[in-house]
Amino acid sequence: MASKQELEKYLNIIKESNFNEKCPIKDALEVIGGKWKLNILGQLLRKEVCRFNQLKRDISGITNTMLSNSLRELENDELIIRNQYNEMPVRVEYTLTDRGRNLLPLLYELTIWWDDYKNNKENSK
Amino acid sequence: MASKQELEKYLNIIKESNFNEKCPIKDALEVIGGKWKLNILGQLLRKEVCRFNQLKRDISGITNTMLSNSLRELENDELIIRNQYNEMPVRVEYTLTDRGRNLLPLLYELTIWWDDYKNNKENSK
DNA sequence: CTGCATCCAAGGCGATACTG
DNA sequence: CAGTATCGCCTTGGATGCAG
Repeated sequence: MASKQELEKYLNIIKESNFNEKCPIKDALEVIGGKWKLNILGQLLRKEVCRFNQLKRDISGITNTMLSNSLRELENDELIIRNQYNEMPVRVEYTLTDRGRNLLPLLYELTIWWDDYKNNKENSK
Repeated sequence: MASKQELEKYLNIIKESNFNEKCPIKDALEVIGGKWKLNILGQLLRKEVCRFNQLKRDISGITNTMLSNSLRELENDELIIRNQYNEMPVRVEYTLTDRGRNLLPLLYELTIWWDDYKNNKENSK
């Protein structure tokens, strides 16, 4: 839990942020939004490197279309890197960028935040 | 920036999380997702307490319908509290719960993560 | 003042078939 | 193997009018 002083600092920063128009938080959420992107990032966090069909097998329910679209968007946002090897047949490997890996602490804190709440709810029953 | 050891710890937790089915991260993102919820939370972070029409005025472009829906969902998720005073006319005030306020450090870090990236991009030009 | 009911549009998402 | 093309649904969000 953050100290009161830290919270104060955060608050000032947030206050300066404009939630109405383009704000960094919304931009950031947009990048990891969508139905499948967290799944993809999760797989790449675990395996370091992964191929197209590997991802498709591991992410239950995803279609070619969505996997393809999501990967392209993640690449454009520089969360992942696409490496193509022109062998026969073609081999393509996806890995996380530093930016992608830096999401890790954030995802961790989101988990904590969520679990804290659920635990409190359980206890108060 | 987190230490290597911390990252290791985070990674293990994330690895255990199942991204395919219901995972805490997705649940958490769902709660602050939607087009207007961050705007609302931002206003409440700034003003501590806010009435319906005040929010409507401050959040440019939001309609009654969306404000109403978003507020109800945020209340169900226990991020905000709805206080109704049966005066004439009715007065309703919204405030953040502790859970809502605890989002602050998270939002802060999202901002940092996003800005880091943008700055690096600028510098490399 | 604080909403809800209704209807409507746009876009995210998905199924299927096809290609280099 | 690693995708693209096409088409259609369904959810999310928005406009408007009404109500307690």
